[in-house]
Amino acid sequence: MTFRAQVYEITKKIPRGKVATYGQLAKLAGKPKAARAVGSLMRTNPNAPRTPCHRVVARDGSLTGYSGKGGITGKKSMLLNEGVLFKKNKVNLKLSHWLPKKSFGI
DNA sequence: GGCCTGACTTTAG
DNA sequence: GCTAAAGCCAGGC
Repeated sequence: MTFRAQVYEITKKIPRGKVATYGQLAKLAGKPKAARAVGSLMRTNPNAPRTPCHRVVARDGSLTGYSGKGGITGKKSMLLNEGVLFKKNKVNLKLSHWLPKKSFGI
């Protein structure tokens, strides 16, 4: 299992109405400091429809990137549609932050 | 295999 | 609260 596959698998496990951070995914994938790489993987994700990359936000809840349709705006709209709460222009992590399982069978 | 880039994160000013 | 700089990692050329 490559780091990339790990990130995609974990991202697909993010429940509807919740969000995770790049650093969080990196940590779960085994590379606590690979948040930047995670962002790159999302940007070049070969399986966009299968990977809910719109549920991945920055550490403070800011919506960054998103190469999909609608850009940041579309990303925000999808999150709102899934029940993710927002605080101004950022995600309310206090209420919508995903609490991951202990292990993914790595 | 080496260099450049970037959807990150943290610390300092 | 905002801007700048440094550290880290994988992908693409």
